[in-house]
Amino acid sequence: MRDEILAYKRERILEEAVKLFYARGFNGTTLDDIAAELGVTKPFIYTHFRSKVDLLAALCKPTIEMSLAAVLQGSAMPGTVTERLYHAIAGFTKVVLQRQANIAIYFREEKNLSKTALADINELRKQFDHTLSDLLREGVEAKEFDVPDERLAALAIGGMISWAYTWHRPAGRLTLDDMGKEMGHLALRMVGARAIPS
Amino acid sequence: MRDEILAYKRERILEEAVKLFYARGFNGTTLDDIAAELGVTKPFIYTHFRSKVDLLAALCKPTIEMSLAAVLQGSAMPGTVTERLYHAIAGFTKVVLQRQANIAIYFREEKNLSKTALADINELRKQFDHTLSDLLREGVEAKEFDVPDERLAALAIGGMISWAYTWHRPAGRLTLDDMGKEMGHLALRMVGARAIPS
DNA sequence: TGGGCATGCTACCCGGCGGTAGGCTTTCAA
DNA sequence: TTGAAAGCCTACCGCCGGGTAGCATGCCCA
Repeated sequence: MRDEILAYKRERILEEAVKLFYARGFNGTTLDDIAAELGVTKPFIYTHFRSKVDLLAALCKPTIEMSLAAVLQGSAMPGTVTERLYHAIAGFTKVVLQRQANIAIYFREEKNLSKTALADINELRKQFDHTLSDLLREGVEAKEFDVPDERLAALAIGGMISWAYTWHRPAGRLTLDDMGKEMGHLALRMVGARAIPS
Repeated sequence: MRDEILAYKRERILEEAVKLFYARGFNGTTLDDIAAELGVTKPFIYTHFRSKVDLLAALCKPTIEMSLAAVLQGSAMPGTVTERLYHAIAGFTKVVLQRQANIAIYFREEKNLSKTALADINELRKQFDHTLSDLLREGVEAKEFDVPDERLAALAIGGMISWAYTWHRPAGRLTLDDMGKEMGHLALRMVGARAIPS
């Protein structure tokens, strides 16, 4: 009970911080701003986070973990490589769009992270890239894909999806699922795979 | 002569600012840092730029203009739509990689730009998106491309290229031209166009 | 009813940095 | 040789904002 309340308060701070960092930037947002939005005061935040930079890391890292988890889960599914790549991409797309603000903040404010937080996240990203590259290589070996350069293709696909944080509007015409499927199909085309019937 | 010297000094300031903003972030770099790197002092910078924010705009805007120019030039070339898209993408890719630091700074520090500078740049980006979308629509009408959703495909292609600022290493194995060609081919695949022999 | 602990607030500190005022040096024209 | 203007520097201001010390409030348990 005690712990749940604590965790809830922590979550509320994070929520509000995400909103403000997303709208005004990390350096354009003061801790007083966040506190005011929550109807509390600055020292309250310091009972949950050691510093402003700590707060930043706390809102970036889990999102990167979710991204990695999505592609890992997709790539570990049963089915052909084509199907697995499709699901990995669709899943990753959904994470990016669901956590659009967190993703945006991470990419914009990377330079403000502490050395250690940055190192942790870089490790996750490395695993992410390898998972994608490996999937592509596997597809090439299975003769399902046709790409001259797996590393480059993996980066291109990753970029195509990640970039969505810059233009996606939650109130847009497509649902999250639709977006995931569309991106999945575009990715399959890029690697020269046969289309999956949707 | 007078003007050339003035322009040269301005360029030097911009160069150094790009280097430092890229490495440490806009807010992580002080004007004293830039001045020190140039072997001058802070007031010197103020004889060439009205403010730190002004400096930021001066190093972002021309790069966005170059990006737009590249796709406009490609799309206005003689040849089939497929060829024109290919050249537009290759050209854009080369701009992104050549001006990697400026592109990175722009995307990261957008929130620090003045309202007016931001409005100017947004106008350029709108033109950019339209140019790409129009090219895709034209290709569909000419039966050279096969995409269900031109807007989405344009955003996906734009993202795939733009994203390169996050991973490109100038000392990497591929030259600028190679990268442009690779990206051009990937883009053609995404829109279902017949490959261009390289 | 009262003691003590948890919780969050008031009030403050202080360092960093964008921006500026005014002076010194160098250059060039007459 | 001198006047003056251009160019750059020294020295400073003032605010903003991250972070903290110590107090008030209220709740729980005896």
